[in-house]
Amino acid sequence: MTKLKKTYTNEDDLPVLGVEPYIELIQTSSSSDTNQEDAKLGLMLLWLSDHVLDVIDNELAPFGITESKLDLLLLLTLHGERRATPSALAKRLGITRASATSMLDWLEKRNLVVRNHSKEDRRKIYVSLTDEGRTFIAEVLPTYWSSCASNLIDLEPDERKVFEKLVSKLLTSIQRKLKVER
Amino acid sequence: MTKLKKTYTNEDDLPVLGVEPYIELIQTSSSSDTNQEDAKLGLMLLWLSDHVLDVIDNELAPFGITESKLDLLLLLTLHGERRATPSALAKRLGITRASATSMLDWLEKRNLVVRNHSKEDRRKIYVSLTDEGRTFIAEVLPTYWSSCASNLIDLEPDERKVFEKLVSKLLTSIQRKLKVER
DNA sequence: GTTTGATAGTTAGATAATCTAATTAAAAGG
DNA sequence: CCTTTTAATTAGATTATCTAACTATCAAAC
Repeated sequence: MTKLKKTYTNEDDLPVLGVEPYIELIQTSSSSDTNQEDAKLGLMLLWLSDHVLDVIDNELAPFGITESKLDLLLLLTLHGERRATPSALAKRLGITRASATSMLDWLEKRNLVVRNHSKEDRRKIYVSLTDEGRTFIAEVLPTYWSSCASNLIDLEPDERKVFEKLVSKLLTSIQRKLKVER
Repeated sequence: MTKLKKTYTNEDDLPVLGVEPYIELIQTSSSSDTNQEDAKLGLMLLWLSDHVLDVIDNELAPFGITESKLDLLLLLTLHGERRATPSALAKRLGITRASATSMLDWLEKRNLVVRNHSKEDRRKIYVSLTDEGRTFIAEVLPTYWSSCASNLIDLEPDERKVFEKLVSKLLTSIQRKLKVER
């Protein structure tokens, strides 16, 4: 009797649950000083956040670069004139200097950036984009921006306006909490 | 003359730029069929998403578990009765079976889950939570929910209402795009 | 009933992004 | 000069992924 079903669905598959069972779980397992509505909304925001990063990852993959490395390249682009040291980049990216070193190794191996010793202070290194790096960024950015924009296509004009206000507010408050700045 | 300054700020530090220079960059580097307002909003959403995941990571760290492993445990919790195979878990989590194997190895080593061979089909394995696993989840969840909720504390009641509608809409559309379900 | 193909799980081996702790070199400050 | 601090790197680890290959089992076809 279950044979027909088997052609459509794998009986071992876990069914899609949606958000409802999570709401029930919140009711039984959240602390009394947690607002349950907020927990639910926060969970949905967490899911959305996961997906937003997945979308970017997927779209950048064909270029052979990841979001974190592109972030570093963007930082160098925007600070054009100013000379950037690995330490300063690490600080601004919120990672350790050791992590910055390995990202820079990767980027330098592909000729996207170069390291130059400072002449005033020989402990320091200044990182800059190569012409190849600039060309690469110019190739990637249109996809990057369209990928960012693509997540919002279903919103109506007035919804976008409201959403921007809310995202901006949340961004400020979460950055304050995490003590990071962009 | 620059000595005083040095005690306050490191002259090598890259200044905080905020969103403005990114907007200028969008203007010069986005494709003509990209809505520039959307690109900007999408970028802010990307930043917010990064931070949302950081907040959760930070709060889960003291428990020695990561969000992806907790996701797996939550799936087992919510599907309580139903027997979950590694394949089914992998499919629902959007990872490969190989990745599921290593997560399960980790969880089993810490006695949070057990693997049992199916008797009907000896290729299959059923994964279930141990009592220890259930206890662990009960300990983690209050923090997990409060951490989710904490991202929204600065919103006003009416803002939350609007935000929920928007997040829900975006979640639906991004899940359709990524062909994932929760 | 034996072969052949699909399925379930694992293993092997790789990459990426991160960390901490130790190391090296140089500068700065007494 | 000696000591401390700073900058960058290295060494070594963990986590989360992946693909490809392998093993065992089941199922279906002939």
